[in-house]
Amino acid sequence: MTYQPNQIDEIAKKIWKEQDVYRVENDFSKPKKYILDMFPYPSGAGLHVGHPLGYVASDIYSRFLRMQGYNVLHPMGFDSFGLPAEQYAIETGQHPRDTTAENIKTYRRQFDKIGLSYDWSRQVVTSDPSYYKWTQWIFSELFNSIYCNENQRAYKIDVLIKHFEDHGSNGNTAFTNQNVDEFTAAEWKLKSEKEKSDVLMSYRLAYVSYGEVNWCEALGTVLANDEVINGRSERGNHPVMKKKMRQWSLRITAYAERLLRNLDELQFADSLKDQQRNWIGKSVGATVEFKVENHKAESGIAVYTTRPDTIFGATFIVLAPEHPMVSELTSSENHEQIEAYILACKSKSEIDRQAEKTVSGQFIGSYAVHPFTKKRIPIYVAEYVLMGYGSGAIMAVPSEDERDRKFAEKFGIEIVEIFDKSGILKAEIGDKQGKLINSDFINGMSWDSGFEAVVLALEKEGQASFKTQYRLRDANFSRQRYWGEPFPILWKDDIPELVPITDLPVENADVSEITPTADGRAPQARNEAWVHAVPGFQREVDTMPAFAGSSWYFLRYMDPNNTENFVDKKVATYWNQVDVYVGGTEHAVGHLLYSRFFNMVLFDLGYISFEEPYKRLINQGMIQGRTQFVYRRNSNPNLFVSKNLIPKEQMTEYSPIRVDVSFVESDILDLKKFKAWRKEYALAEFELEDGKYVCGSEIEKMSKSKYNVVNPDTIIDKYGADTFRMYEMFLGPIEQGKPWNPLGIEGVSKFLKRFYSLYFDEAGHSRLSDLTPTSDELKSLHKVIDKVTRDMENFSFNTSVSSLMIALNELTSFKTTSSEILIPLLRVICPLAPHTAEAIWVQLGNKESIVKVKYPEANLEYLREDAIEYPVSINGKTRTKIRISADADENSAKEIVLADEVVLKWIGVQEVRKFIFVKNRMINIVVS
RNA sequence: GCGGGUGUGGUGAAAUUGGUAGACACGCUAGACUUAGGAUCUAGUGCUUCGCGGCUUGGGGGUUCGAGUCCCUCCACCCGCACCA
Repeated sequence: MTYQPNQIDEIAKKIWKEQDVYRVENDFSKPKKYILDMFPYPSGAGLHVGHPLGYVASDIYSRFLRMQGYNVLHPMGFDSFGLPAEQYAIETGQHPRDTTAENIKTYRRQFDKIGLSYDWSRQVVTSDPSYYKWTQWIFSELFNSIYCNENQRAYKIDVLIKHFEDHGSNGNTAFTNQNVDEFTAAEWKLKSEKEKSDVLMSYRLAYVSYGEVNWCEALGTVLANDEVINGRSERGNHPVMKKKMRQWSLRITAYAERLLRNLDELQFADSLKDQQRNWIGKSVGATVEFKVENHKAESGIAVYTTRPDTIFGATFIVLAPEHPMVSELTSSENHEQIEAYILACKSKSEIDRQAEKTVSGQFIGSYAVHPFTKKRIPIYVAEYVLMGYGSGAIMAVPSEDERDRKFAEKFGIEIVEIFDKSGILKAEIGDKQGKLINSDFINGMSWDSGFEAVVLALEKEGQASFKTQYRLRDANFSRQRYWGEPFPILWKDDIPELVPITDLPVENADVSEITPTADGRAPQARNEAWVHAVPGFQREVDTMPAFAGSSWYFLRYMDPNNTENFVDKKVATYWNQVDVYVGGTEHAVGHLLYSRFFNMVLFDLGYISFEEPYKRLINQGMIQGRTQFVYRRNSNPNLFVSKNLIPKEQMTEYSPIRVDVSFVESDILDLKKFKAWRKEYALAEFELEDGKYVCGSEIEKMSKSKYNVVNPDTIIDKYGADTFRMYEMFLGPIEQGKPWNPLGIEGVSKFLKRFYSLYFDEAGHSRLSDLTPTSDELKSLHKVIDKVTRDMENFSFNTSVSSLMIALNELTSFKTTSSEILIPLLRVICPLAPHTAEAIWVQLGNKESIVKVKYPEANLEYLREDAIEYPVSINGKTRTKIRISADADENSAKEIVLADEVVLKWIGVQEVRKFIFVKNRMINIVVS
């Protein structure tokens, strides 16, 4: 019997199902490993060959750990709330619940087909009420918590309320990024419910506010900062504008420092850590106050600067157009121009504003007073200063900041050089080099001493303070959508209250139509009965964003059926951190930051015992598609010309058209399939080269619309699951992106066939014998055990596949039949090719699945050589090889080598100046 | 502009971390078995030279007995961030 992939797959899958081999118990007595994949959004398109790259890798690793005796938690679920399901529902009239369920089925079938070893009894689905009950519960916890700056952790809000009752706002250490007026304990008691609610709202980790949000008209919703890319929506690429709305937000900024600091401990790729660092954007500087000339207000303009040392170069002040002091500082003569300028800024979309590269601004008509020189310096309004960062105002130093310089040049403002950069090679603007000049009492200082001296001097006057600033913003948590978690919030008199935990989950309202109401409220508002279900209250009609459910799902897998708690603390302590998390880099600043935040809050509140969710992260690269093109002649739309018949300069006379990759093999188009594809091509004519139509190609992202999607199902149907798995791994290092290339797959397929025939002859009889293995056979076996075992920790499965191929080549040439070699070999290949290993295992008469059989250990004794073939170099060039006993020392080796004929020939009359002997490696002779 | 990464045969890639560059595989060439080959097996395959040999890890320079690997410099490409004061 020869290797029949489909039969093999079937045999293996049957055993796994019968013996329920992938079920994992919370067995605290066993050492654990938690291997996690980023769960997918179950889209209607199903999986393409790019998706399983990471899944296969984590599966191999999980299987390996299982065979090493670990209790391995390796679960999978579905991130099933989200926009695409909703939009599809609107288009087709189906409920997203139904299409989602349908898609999940497809995914499950595809996962099983690949042979991924998930414990499906632990599946989580974020849109399932039994799951989102706990998402709502976590929201409630966030709502009921505050962050203490002093102790750097979250507390229940009761602590803060008690503090207000006893001391008022005096001595309050709770984090806020909003303005809260001071009050005494007595004043607190006199506050109305609404007033109290408003004060507390400034501290809650989940809070509601009226603020500018990223509004996407086309999607009809607000987006989080990481969902907006260059002023456009990540999903759908629609324009995004600023809009003032009532919004729920998460106060992730409270955790900025911890999110940043902990990165050092995590095993994430440097690039990914940098992306997070960049997103958090810590900068150390100072707030400096500039008094305004002839202005009645006591406080001046607060500016944020990271370079207080440059203050003597500050020759103007710039306010953001939205800055609250703009109108009061505008002189009556300038009123009109300023109004016009601000209006112009406002009417621009984010995209236009970012695209704008020319300097613009307006003089406001009043002056600030330099805190040291007391000179009057003009105040401007300009777009390049953003209200959302720092204080929305800057002191402009044209000599040390490029944007300030451009502005100064355009408006003819004085530029004062404040650094003596003579003698410094390649001195650049703002590079902190040189000694300070023209700077009064800090003259001669370096930038950092100047920094401190300036802030300390102004601090005494109450005009400056050190300030650390983060770029990270609070996360918008409201979506004016339907297909997301409803908020567990009831409104009464403009005060939000939590739905009691006993009433959770709040399930999605049934609505006649999944579109916003006529007055622009979210779809759930259509169901009046749902909104008013609790007498005297109105339900919040917005839903949570997709990242709500995905920010804590890794915890639910540990204890998926717990109805009392989101996860039992003991169970969570046992499974603990995810040992290895595998997924794409696209979640670098979204999911990975939010889930770290959720985990930290739950840790602070004592529900779990670890602060960071993921110990190690592996980012698999993206497999791209190879799009194929045909070339249609513009002057004759029925004529398609083979690629190489078109000279480059005539290419403009043709339109390249994407064709489905399934019509093309090795760039040759199947004309029949193409003609049958669409009516308009039925009568197509072709100009062929050598009787063939050659297509063009381009590497692009795999996507339905580009007709370059390769479905794993077709590969598996043809070659079997193990060929697919091993080929994905064999393609190259896991982190690296690469185009899908079907050509190499035959090599892996052949390998598995030959591997199988090591065990069975053509008639299907076992070849195994009880012969004593030779030392060569033992060396082959233990070499591959050693190599694969070492590769596992590095996720370097491409070289594991190679080493298995080498082992097979060697054992085939030895005509090995010894079961002492072949049985361990079967266990070595098992994680990579589980179906093949299982099927052979069963056919050899075993009853218990191979899945939990112990992984072999390499015995390095077998790898030891008696003699080493030393490469001998003369002046660094390898000239010959000489076999020398492995335990030979330098002197005995020297004797042998210098007597060698070839060596002598190369040395000739020259003198041996040096003899370098690296034991077990090589020999180099230096002559001259 | 800033940050991170990559660059090795016709192709995907290896290289024990400073020690025989190109393992393994695809492709290609030749041969065998076959009615046939897009099946299987065998041999060859970095470039160059008839050969001895010479050259070769994006370019240039350096350290070293020895560099794909370390240092300097330049180039190209990919990813992320971007008026963040």
